[in-house]
Amino acid sequence: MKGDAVFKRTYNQAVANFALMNPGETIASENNLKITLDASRTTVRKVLFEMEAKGVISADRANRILLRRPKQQDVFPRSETMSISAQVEKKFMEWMLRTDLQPGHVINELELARQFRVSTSGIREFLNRFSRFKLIEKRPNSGWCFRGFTRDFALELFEVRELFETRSAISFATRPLDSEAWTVLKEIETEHRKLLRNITKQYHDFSDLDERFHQLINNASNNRFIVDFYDLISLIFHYHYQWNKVDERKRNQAAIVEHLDYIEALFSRDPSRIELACKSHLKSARKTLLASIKTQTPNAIENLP
Amino acid sequence: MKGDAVFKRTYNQAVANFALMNPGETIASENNLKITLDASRTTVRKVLFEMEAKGVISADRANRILLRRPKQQDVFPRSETMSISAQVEKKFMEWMLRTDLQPGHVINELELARQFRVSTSGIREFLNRFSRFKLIEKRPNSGWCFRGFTRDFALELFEVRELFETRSAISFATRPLDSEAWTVLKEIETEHRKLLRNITKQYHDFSDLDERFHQLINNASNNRFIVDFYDLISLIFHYHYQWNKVDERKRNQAAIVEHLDYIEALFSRDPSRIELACKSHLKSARKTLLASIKTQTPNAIENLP
DNA sequence: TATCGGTCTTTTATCGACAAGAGACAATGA
DNA sequence: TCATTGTCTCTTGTCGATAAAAGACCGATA
Repeated sequence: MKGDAVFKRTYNQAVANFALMNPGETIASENNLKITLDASRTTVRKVLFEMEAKGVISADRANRILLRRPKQQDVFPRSETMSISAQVEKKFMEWMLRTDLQPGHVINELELARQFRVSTSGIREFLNRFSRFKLIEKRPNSGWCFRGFTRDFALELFEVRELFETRSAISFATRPLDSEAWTVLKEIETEHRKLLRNITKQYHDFSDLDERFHQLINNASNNRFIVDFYDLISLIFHYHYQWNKVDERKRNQAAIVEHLDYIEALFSRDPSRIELACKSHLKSARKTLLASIKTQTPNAIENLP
Repeated sequence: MKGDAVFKRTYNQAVANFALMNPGETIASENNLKITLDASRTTVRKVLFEMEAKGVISADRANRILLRRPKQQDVFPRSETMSISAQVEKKFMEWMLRTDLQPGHVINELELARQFRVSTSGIREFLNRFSRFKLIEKRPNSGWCFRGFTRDFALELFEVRELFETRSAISFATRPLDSEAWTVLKEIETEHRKLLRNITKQYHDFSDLDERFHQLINNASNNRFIVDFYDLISLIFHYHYQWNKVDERKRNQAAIVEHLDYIEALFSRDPSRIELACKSHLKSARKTLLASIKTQTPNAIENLP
């Protein structure tokens, strides 16, 4: 009744690792595998027993040997390596976008549970966790209400984002010159330049780079609330980029140029210049996001029973 | 298996309402009671049937009449009117303070469930919700880790608080002069002056007033993230005030004086003056909070396995 | 025709069960 | 003595069941 996603994930990882070894080589000890596979020894053993049964490794447990390279084909499918809660998260986000959920929509736990083929508890737990993003709201003893990815939401999000990121960016610049962060920033700058050169072909790669760049800056705040807030931004952008592909190349190109200016400002370590670059970039990011939000009936929530 | 806290709470409310009526008076219709008692009709009916059985109201349902005033003694005890999740919240907070939980402590769901006499699901759900305050952290497939109410926590909390509240305060001042907020602020100012005159006796009442004042300001931001963050501050102060009573009178008196200055600044509608008053008050609030945090081993969390 | 109470269906809150997984301790061997 | 595997216990993740609560529908009636 618990799901064996951990086992399957670990098994797949072990297959990948053993596939790089040669038959005859000795397998690392359980305690060492525990570290490389990042699981408990209980799980590691389960994996090893399974491999033993399949004749991949020898049965002499005191001195395990790789008998043959495991076949890549008998790994578990990716979907089975996700815990139920991770699956629910994925399914919910997809469902939300696919059904184009309107603000005010009441979310029914039971219905979702049936649709996603999980128990209601799984849904409840997810919704509880998800509510921290303020996109849904609980009505006690009744269901959850979708507040909507509205214009207001985007504005409130960016208001906080701007407050947090200007603060983080300025604090980034106060780091000692030998801090590792500067090296990482330099790397990110290089990647930006490279991407800009190949923009016509690789513009899809930007969203990943974008996230790494902003996360680097926000982490500089050393503030758990600021860092945590970036989770929400990541989420929004992740799914937003999936559903709005209009002008993507152009938008990304413009953003890269802004980032380069922003990075230069950071290297200058001049607070007022940093603030300027940061604000100007966020302003245009906000504009982009707002443009992609459909016009929705205002106050949809207030009109509900 | 659901607990009947809603019924009991509604019943108590009905008893309180009926106690103000005279025998012979007509009882409002179910649909009207539903509104005054703030529950579903199903629950209202259950309450009415119970009252009917106890002979408090007549059995003629088409035209219910109060037969006698319900006795105040047979209401349900307060504890039974709390939902399980509310009980867990209360018990958890008390437990946390009572046991003086150290940073790095691993929280065991099962143990808490046994201690609080609820199922593990109840605990899980609470911890999940509570984790938004960043005082606990989940280790997947293992327990929860208490991060501790440390000096760092307080500093990070106040960093965000200051960002948010200065923003809110300045936006408060831009409200139109006929906005209701100004009236409420005036009332709060009056209460401050009153409290200051009776400070020796009523200094306990400050924490309530404090919360209302800051909440008023934060609500002016019209930003769900900012408003939401104040929940955390309320929580911290609520429990902090319960455990640190040293110099309470003196601290509160000083805070009132600062508040009055802050309020005056708001009425002046001068942004720079507001910012100054706000920052200066928050600075001393932070100082107070920090002073009350015991010196704890730094980086206690990092030292864990 | 709008409101009332009666009845029935659907949904939520909470529990207990149990397999998977984590971790502690014991036994063994180099 | 230390690391290794074997064994056992305790905890977590997930499910399904069930009572309480919400709410829809209906006929009556004023």
